[in-house]
Formats: sequence, structure tokens, C-alpha cells
Amino acid sequence: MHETDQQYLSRASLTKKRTRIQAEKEETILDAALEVFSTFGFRGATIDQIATRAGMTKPNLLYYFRRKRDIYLAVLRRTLDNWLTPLEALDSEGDPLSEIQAYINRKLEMSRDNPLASRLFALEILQGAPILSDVLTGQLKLLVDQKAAVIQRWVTTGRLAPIDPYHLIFMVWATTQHYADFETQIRALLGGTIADEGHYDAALSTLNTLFVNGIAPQSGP
Amino acid sequence: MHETDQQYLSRASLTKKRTRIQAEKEETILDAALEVFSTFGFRGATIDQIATRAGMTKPNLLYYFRRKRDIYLAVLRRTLDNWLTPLEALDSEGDPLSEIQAYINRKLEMSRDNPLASRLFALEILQGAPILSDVLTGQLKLLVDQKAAVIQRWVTTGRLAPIDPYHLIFMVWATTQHYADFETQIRALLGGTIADEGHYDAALSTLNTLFVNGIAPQSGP
DNA sequence: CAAAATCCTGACCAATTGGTCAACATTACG
DNA sequence: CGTAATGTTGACCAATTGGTCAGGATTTTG
Repeated sequence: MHETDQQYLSRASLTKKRTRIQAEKEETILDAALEVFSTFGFRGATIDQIATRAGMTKPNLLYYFRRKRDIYLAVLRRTLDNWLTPLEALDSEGDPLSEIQAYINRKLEMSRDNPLASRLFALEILQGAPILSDVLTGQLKLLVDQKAAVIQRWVTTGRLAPIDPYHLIFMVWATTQHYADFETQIRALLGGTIADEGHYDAALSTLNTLFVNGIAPQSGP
Repeated sequence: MHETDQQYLSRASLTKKRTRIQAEKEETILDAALEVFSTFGFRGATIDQIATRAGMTKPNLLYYFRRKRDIYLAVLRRTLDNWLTPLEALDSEGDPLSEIQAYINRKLEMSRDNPLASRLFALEILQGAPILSDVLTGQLKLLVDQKAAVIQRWVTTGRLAPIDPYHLIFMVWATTQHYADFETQIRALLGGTIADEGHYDAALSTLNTLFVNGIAPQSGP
């Protein structure tokens, strides 16, 4: 499915076979594009910037992706799965607190290991999600509705303190993605980022304190 | 201080006095500029867009602010105070839990009442804070260091659960600003924003549950 | 009311940028 | 090896955009 999707974007793939060079160059381009788009946004990025960072000329890059928008779309698609996976893994059969803790863990890891992807989506959504709006109201909404129902069940059966599942999910997103999206600010204030182990541990431990204490079922009658 | 600062930006203010028309037009321009910059970022915004939204021609706008960057700077400056005020109001003499609760309140109100300002700063910081970096390492760091020290004292004296003050502040920022910055996503998932009273109350109540339970001092052994 | 100051605009310019294309270079393959 | 397919590039184009300017319109002020 991804394979065929990409065929529509990368023009060079109107060739009979997907050649070795195509595979290599397209990946190089998308890597470079992720860096540039996640820093400057769609309009702020230029094809030349991406081409330079990918070590090729502009017309050469445009041989692989005919339009700027095609590059952008391809980067978003390639990154989308990574973005959704952590929530997908939330298991309705597991222990509520551990599940949510594990979810926070995965999200914070993603912010550390792939901050560019986080910033790419942040920029896209900040600007009104012109490209991703379908994903938001479709794929993402389905997933969130489903997982929110799981959390709601945990609350109803008393295995979690009463809390709105949607807003709980928002809080997890907000707090974890913050470390990627506002990295510049974090660095200015802490003198480092969560790429530094000490800061990572402090962030994780704060998250755990907050969420575990925050949503553990209240003991007592 | 603000007055004189602005003189450097708005060219028309090389006139002998600040005229009525200058005051009016400059405000109109900055309002329009906030809308446009907070949606498209600095590079994505065009002077024409701002001029159109301000109901004037491009050369006319450029009569008041000679360069695009001047408009951007002026908008950032005008909004900066609002951005810092909520944290400044955190009172070291108050009750820790109430103070933090009140802080969260103010921040969420700001996200509701001035989402454009929040998105403007978010875009600026996401892109590496090319303009604001001095503010981050200067004014903001001073303020945050000071308030973090206050919170640290609360922790040390056992009036707050042990938690890293910096990361606690980050969590407050993240969760409250999320509703402004990711409004598009919230709308896609909830069918509304915190401008709707129901959603606002749900968000606030979730925040309170999380933070109050999360950082209340653990009842004794 | 008239001169001075301020305000406004159409026309224009140079730089940037997305995208094309013909011609040449390289690679794959029978 | 030779030819067909694929890859690469300099030169170029049209649209967008930041910014200028001369001159006319309006407002302020004595």
C-alpha cells in the first residue's frame, strides 16, 4: 500500500521498474526534506534548500518528485505510521496504569529519537493542517475514539480515577511532544535537551509523578 | 520603554508627533499581522496578505513599517508581555497548590482568549526562535529560574510532592498551550475547541485532576 | 484659509523561487 | 559491446514577493 501510494508522488516511478538509484535518491531526498520542512514549514522551505542538503541539483530532485507538494506529501506519509504507532499499541487487556505509563514512555522516546517528525506534524497542524486534515478527521479520529473508549471503560470500572479520556490523551501528547516541538526553548532554559540522559530522566520522572498520581484510582470507600 | 522601542520599528514615527492616524493604522496593521503571522509563520506570510487583511495597500502599509521584519518584531513585542504575565503572577507567599492551580487557570484562559498569540510564539520557537532567542535566554530564563526556585522551596519544605520545578513548568505550558497551538487537531477530534464552554470545563477539570493529584504532598507515613 | 506636514497609491524594480526542457551522461541489459 | 532506458544538468521562464519612489490627496496647524 505504501509502495503503490508513493508511485503517485515520485514521478521517476513511471519507469518500468523501481531502480536501485531511485530507491537510494528518493530516500536521500525525503531525509533532506524532513529536515528542511520540519524547520521552515511547507511555504518556508525551498526546493533548492532540500536539493542542496540532499547533495543534488534542483532539476535532478524534480526528476524524482515533480512538485514541491509531492515531496511534502511523501515525507508526511513516510512519517505518519511512526506517529500513530505508540497510541495503537495501547492495550485494552493490559493494566490501565502500566499501559498509560508505557504509552508515555513510547511517546517521550519518539520525541527524543525523532524530534524532526514531531516538529513536522506540529507545523502542519499549527498552520491548520491543510494537507493532513483528512487524516485528522479520518484515521486519527477513529484511532482516538477507539482508545478513548478503552480508557473510559477503565474509568467506569473504577480502575482509573474519573477523568475525561480525550483530554487525558491530549495531555500525554502535549507534554511529551513539547520536548521535541519546543526544543529550542528547553535548551535555552535547561542548557540542554532530552537528548541528554539527565534531562530525559528528569522529564520522564516528572511525567510519571504527574500522571500516575493523577489518574490512579482514589483509594478508600 | 515600549513606546520608544516601537519608534525604531515604525518608520512613520520619524514624524514630529505620533499622529492620530498613525496610532490607528499601526494598531490595525499589528492586528492583521498577528492573524497572518500566527497562521503562516514569518516566511509563509506575505506583506500583501497583511495589507489586504488590514484594508490597505501594500505601499501604504510599508509607509508605517518599512520592512516585513519590522512588522513581525512589533507584533512579537506587543504580545510578549501577555505571554509572560501569567507566570510572573505566581506568588511565593501563596499556598503552593492554589498558586499552581491559579497559574494553570490563567494559562488556559490565555489559550482560549488569545490563541493567535500562542501560535505566533509556537511557530517562532518551532523554527528555532531566530528572533526571540535573546528573550528566551534572557528575560524568560530569568523569570523561569526565579519561579523554579520558588517551587523548589515548596518541594523542599514538604508543601509539594517531590518534583522537578522546571519540568513541572514545562508540563503546565505544554498542556495549556496545546489547546491553542493544536486547535485544528482538537477540533477534528472533539468537534469543537475550548472556546466552547463544555470543552473548556472538561479541559480545566482534567488539568486540575492531573496536577493537583500529581503534586499534592503525599499524606504522611 | 493656506502652507506645511503627513498620508496614500500606481507603477515599477530586482531577487527569489517553483518548475520546464533540450541535450548530454550514465547505467542496465540482451 | 551496443542500444534502450534511465539519470543529470545548465539555461531558461513565469509568477510571486519584498521593497522603492515620484507625485498627488488629505489632514494638521498656525
